[in-house]
Amino acid sequence: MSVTDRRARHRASLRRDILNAASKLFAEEGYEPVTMRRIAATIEYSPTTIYIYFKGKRELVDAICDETFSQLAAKLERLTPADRTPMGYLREGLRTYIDFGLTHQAHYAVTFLQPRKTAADSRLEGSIGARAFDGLRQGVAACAASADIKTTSIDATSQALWASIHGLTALLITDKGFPFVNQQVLIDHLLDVLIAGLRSPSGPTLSLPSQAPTQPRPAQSSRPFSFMD
Amino acid sequence: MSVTDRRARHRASLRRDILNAASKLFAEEGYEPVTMRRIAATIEYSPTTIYIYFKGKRELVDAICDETFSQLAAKLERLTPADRTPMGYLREGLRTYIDFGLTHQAHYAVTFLQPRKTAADSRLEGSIGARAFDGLRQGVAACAASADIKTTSIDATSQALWASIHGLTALLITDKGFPFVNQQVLIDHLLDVLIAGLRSPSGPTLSLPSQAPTQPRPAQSSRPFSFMD
Amino acid sequence: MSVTDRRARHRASLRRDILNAASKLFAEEGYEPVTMRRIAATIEYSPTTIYIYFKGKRELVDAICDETFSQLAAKLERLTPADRTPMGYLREGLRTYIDFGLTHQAHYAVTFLQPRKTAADSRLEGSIGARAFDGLRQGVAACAASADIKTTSIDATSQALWASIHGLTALLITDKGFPFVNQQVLIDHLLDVLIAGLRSPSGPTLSLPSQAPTQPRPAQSSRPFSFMD
Amino acid sequence: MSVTDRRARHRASLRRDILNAASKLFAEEGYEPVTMRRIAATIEYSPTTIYIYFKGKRELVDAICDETFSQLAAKLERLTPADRTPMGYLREGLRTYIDFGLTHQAHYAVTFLQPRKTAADSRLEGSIGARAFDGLRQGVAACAASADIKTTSIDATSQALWASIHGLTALLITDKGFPFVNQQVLIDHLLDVLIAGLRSPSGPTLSLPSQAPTQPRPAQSSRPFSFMD
DNA sequence: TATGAATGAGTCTTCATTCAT
DNA sequence: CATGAATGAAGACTCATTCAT
Repeated sequence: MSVTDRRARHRASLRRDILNAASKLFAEEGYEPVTMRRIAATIEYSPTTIYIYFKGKRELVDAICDETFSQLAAKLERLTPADRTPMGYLREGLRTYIDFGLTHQAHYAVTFLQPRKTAADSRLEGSIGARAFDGLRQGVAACAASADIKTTSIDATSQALWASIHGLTALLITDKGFPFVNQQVLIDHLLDVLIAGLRSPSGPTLSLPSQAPTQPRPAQSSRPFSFMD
Repeated sequence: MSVTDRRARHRASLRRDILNAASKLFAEEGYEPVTMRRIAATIEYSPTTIYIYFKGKRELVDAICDETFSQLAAKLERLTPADRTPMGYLREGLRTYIDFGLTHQAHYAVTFLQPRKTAADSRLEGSIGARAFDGLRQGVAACAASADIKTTSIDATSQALWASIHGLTALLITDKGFPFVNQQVLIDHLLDVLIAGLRSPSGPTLSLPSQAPTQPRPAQSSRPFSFMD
Repeated sequence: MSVTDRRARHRASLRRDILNAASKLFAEEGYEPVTMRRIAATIEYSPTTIYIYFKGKRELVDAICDETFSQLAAKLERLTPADRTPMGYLREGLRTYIDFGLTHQAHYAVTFLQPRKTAADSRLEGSIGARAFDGLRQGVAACAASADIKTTSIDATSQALWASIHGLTALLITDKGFPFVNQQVLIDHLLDVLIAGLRSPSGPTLSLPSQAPTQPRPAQSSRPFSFMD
Repeated sequence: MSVTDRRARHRASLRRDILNAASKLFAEEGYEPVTMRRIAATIEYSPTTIYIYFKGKRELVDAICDETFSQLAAKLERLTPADRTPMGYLREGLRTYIDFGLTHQAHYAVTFLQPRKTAADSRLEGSIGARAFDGLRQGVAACAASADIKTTSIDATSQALWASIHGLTALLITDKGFPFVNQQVLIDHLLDVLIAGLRSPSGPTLSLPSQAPTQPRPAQSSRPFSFMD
């Protein structure tokens, strides 16, 4: 059916246009400042039209995030590091994650910096980030399998790694204004430390739960001494 | 001066209430979504009252950040680790930072998770975090001086460490729905990896900028976007 | 295009309603005291609706002024006095001006009784009133040309006339409680005095600036105050 | 009683301070823009204090207007024109009125430019301006008595004069931005025209009420006139 | 499908005012 | 007498959204 066809194509195309326009605006200004009106104006349609394709602003953002995730996933799957060892892959994966976050700051911020109270609050399976995290976990597992890494808990290690690279990404997005050293140097340095730490023969000694306080440790100050001396 | 006294106490207490209510809301929902009205409703006062204590929404956030910083700084100054070596102090400092964030999640979120466009955006020297970061830097320097750490850039190392612990703190606050391993275990594990990485005889090799990848990396955009417009 | 048609008509009609309601309120209470809310309530629409038709409060007033001017100008252009001499036209013009003001009190008040800080404050050439004033000036010029009036300054004379008729119009609108003599009698009387004064063989002697009193007179302050901030 | 005395003096003095501060602010900025807070700040008292001396903002303005009026009245009473004839007094009185208005623009505007629906709305006897108008009427009457002026209605003439000088005052206050000729020249010119008109041997012919329509004259167009023409 | 029209809810903020002290 | 604290009401304006067409 040609007519149906043309319609479908137009539909898809307009949807695309909305997504693109919104994506650009969100990326440039963040979530709150962007209004449906302005998105509509950008594509020269009425605000109402957007509601034909998306339920609301939230859904629009969600769609963009989903797309962004797919891209991240795709990128991670297409990794071809110079050093084609498990460790080479792992390192390149971590790097790619950070780069991706820095390239899509708004999307990264919307997705990972906005507080999500519960798993259900997220539109991603398990939790926000669960999907992206999976690849990392596999990378770590591969390294462990090849004995490049010694760890008693692949999960703990993966999570620690994720936390680190997320922290750097977040800080670089969040804290413009801080006098960071050269960005690429900083990224490499962090990766160096992490990789070295994982490789370390002495290795990170995974403290067993029973050996570590479960509660946040109280400050044990007996006499004043300063970390900040 | 019983009357004056009572008044002052009341004033302080109400200010406290506002600050707490605001912190909580900001942490849960971010800057924009929280309204003065709702803050007022939370403490069961009229919106106008808030303006007696704070000039406006912006000042309210600023006050929260200031407070957070003072407390964090104070805690870090009172460190008395069991292992009173530079490394002992460093590790304890990192840990304290994370604990602090987890104990004061709302304050931490407001202070460290909200994007800050520029240094000028913050009333703190350098940038938000500059103050807290100073202590960390000194700790790293001490370790380097005692040869516990080999690094060609104290700044890069300090920033990488900060990124890591911030990342973990942020994730634990932000991503409540994610199936993290036991929290203390995870913290310890991250610290283990980091410390091991720093200690590593092969050491983290600081890549020089000239050695940095030639791929087009995301530019350090000066004004990308923000949730706090 | 019945639908489009109906819509256009509705649009125009609603715009009209807003304009009328606003005029009335502004005339009765001045600029500041009138709120968009109350204008909206008057026409039984939501405040938001007004913003579909007018950019804001300011633009609403401007539109009223524009309209008032067009109507006044049109009326003045269609003059056909019984006495078709220059003086006949002049007198009829003055009268028409006053009648117009009394017939459209709300519009007149908004347009001519609200302080306008500067020329720039108005979108009309020169200043608010410049346009309407032009016709008067031409009438005076014609009388001077036909020697009906002796004046050394057509501008001064025109402005003096305008001031007089404006004064009467304003007072009759503004000071409803004052025990004026019969309105038409008063108007005629004023016009009689003015016309007689202009005709007077002794004539109004235009004092030269240098002859002006040496007493400290109020300076022509450039930015004194305004009700329309 | 010394104590009572001192108190009274203080009371009077503070009242004075408030009045002065408010007067200055109103004169500089008009009614609406001035807030009780700022008045209070100016005299370095709390806003609450003002309410001890004045019931509210309105009463404060009223008090200032009353005072202003007294001053105008006083000024008019102290007239000593060079030409000590009735006409000399009349002219000087008109002039003084205008000058006064221009010197106290805000007060004049508050008092005479704000629409007052009814006599009761005004805090002055009869109506706003009634008091000031009395002097003018007496001046006209004196001129008529001395045969300097021929008029069949002292009231009509007085009101016409008042309208004229009010018009000029109002316009000069209201229409900053209009390219008026030199202010003093304009004032003198208007007075010249008025005086000449009153003196004119042909005189202003007072139309009798019966000869003039009592109702505001209808628009003379035979076909329905509309706002939308 | 697309939109013009309309709105309810809400934004931050400011004001005049009151009341207990 | 003077005020610190508090508030109700309202200000202009904007937004996401809906509904009938």
